[in-house]
Order: sequence, then structure tokens, then C-alpha cells
Amino acid sequence: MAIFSKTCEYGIRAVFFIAHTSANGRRIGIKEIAAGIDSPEFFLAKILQDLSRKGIINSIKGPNGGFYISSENLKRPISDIVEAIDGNGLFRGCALGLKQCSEVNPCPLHDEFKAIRTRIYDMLRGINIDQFNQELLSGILSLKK
Amino acid sequence: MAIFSKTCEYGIRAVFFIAHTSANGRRIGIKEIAAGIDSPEFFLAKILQDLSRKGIINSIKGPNGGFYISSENLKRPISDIVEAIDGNGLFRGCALGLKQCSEVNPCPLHDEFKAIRTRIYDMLRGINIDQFNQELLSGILSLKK
DNA sequence: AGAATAAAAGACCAAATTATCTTTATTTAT
DNA sequence: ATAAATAAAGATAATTTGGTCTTTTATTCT
Ligand code: FES
Ligand code: FES
Repeated sequence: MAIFSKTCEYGIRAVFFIAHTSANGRRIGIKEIAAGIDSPEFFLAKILQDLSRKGIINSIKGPNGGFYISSENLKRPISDIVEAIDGNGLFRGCALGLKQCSEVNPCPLHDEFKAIRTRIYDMLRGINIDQFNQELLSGILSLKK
Repeated sequence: MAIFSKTCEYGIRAVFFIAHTSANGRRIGIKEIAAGIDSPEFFLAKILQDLSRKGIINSIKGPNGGFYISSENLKRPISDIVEAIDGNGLFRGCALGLKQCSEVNPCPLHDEFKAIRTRIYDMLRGINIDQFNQELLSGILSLKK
């Protein structure tokens, strides 16, 4: 098992991709994005529609339309994407699937997992969407293969 | 998304349960285990069959049969259970689903995720199956609800 | 106004995961 | 030997996730 769902993986990659290609106010179409992150085009379309509906990314239809990310949205942490897609199970849920993670009725992994969970959340909360534009443009970081 | 699959959640809980109930060499049947960890009986049966085939737990058929865990197996870390069920994706895979996590072609989350991944692995490697028998017996820790 | 462009929405389809039930094989006790 | 107990194995079903294709709506350009 991976830590994120496929949907979330594609979503985050696409958002990074849109951010770094649209840094100058440009918009980018679904085909280019899908090619740029090596994901199935129609599936990604669904994901971006959802993120768009939820206000995490922006889009306009028609010629010269496409996806982009507003300057306010560029400052959002990627935890917002994860929460929008995978929910908060990773941040709040019990590692062993108990209905409710709590100090009152903790599972054996509770103490240790709680610390890790917090660390994951802090990481995602501390990274924002346009933070890697430079490295992505220069090719130091990758979103495909 | 949770960090482990349902199969793995049930599997770990069952293994803890078998460990703490069979500390004195006793065996325990699938019905009792399923009730004890609040899981679907037939589904759990499949999971335990698999863990048994893989040598992580032990079982014998017939009257007074049931599942148990050998003293060598009791010392195994729960990372063994996770690897047997969910594979090593969580320990080795890329957070963003790149085919290969590597320093050569890292995704934007690589550095931070790598540290977290290692921490998860260390946690699972550092906890062994019979480590919580006392707390489970005394009710400080829970495997259900 | 009409054609072209691009995302949104909707209808499917496929595969994997989760779950249930039935039958078989093995062991024990009588 | 037979019956009872118990896990193993097999078959099937439901749900969720992942993926594809078609139609509709909004926008722009001519
Ligand atoms: S109760 Fe399991 S992680 Fe908190
Ligand atoms: S390349 Fe993505 S985590 Fe290593």
C-alpha cells in the first residue's frame, strides 16, 4: 500500500505541475498536464474537476482556457489537497482501524503512530503548492516516471 | 485513506490478539478472534490462512486446534506482518507514485517523505508481536471498537 | 451568428479490495 | 471406525477505486 490513493498522487503531481507551468499567469490544458505528469488523461480530468469545484485550483473554459492556480491558492499547503481527496483519515484515524482514535481507548500503536501522524501532517502543512517551481523548472525535481 | 489496508489492520489486530490470549500455549479459534477484535469472521479467516501459510502465525486443525504463535514468531516485529500483507510500498515507494523512488529522479516530497518513511519502518520494526500482552490483558490497550 | 476550443458532467467499464458462504481436509476423542 | 471440531480452500458477491469515452456547457474568435 502506498501512503496516498492514486487519485491523490495524481492530484498532487498535477497541482505542482500547474503551479510551475502557470507561474506567469498562463493557463494549461488537461492534455498537457496529463502528459507532463504521466497520468491517464480522462481520469486526471475528473480529479481536476473535483479540485476545481472545491476551489483548490482554478479553471476557465473555451479557447485560451485551461487550468491555473490563483496567487492565493498558490500559497496553500499541500495538506489541503490531501484532505480534499483522501480526507483526514491519515491525520486523525487509528492506525489499526479502531472506529475512533483516542487516548481513552488506545490501540497498541497509538502513542508511536500519533507522533508519526503529526509529523506527516506537519510536513504536508509546511509545503506549499508553488514552493518547488524553481526546482521543477530546472529539472532537479520530477513529476513523472 | 488510512495508512494500512483493512486486511492489514485486521491482520495486526488479530496477531496481537492471538499473542496475548495464547501466551500460555493455548490455542484460539477463529470465532473468538473475530469477536475479540470486532472483525468479519470469514474475511479474517482468509487473512489468518494467509499469515499461516507465510509462517507468521501457526495453526492446527481439529478439536482443541486453533491459531497460536510460536515463541520464535512472538519475537518478530510487526513490520513482518505489514510486509506480508501490504508489501513494502510504504517503506520503499514514492509518496507521489513515481515508478521508482530515487535520489536521481526525486519527486518534490522525496527528502521529507523519506525521513518519515524511515520513521514508520523503524516504529514497526521496533515493536514486536508479544510486546503488549500485559497491557492488552489488563485492558489498558484495546483491539476493538 | 457560427465555428472552434476547452473544461464540466455523465455514463460506463475494469480491476482490486472487502466480505460471505460452502465444501474439503485434518486432527482428536469416543 | 465414527463423529465432532476446526482450519484450509474454493466459489461468489458487493463495494470501492481506478480508468475510459461521450455529451454538454461555457467561452472566445472570426
Ligand atoms: S487508537 Fe490507534 S492510533 Fe490512536
Ligand atoms: S521520489 Fe518520491 S518519495 Fe522518493
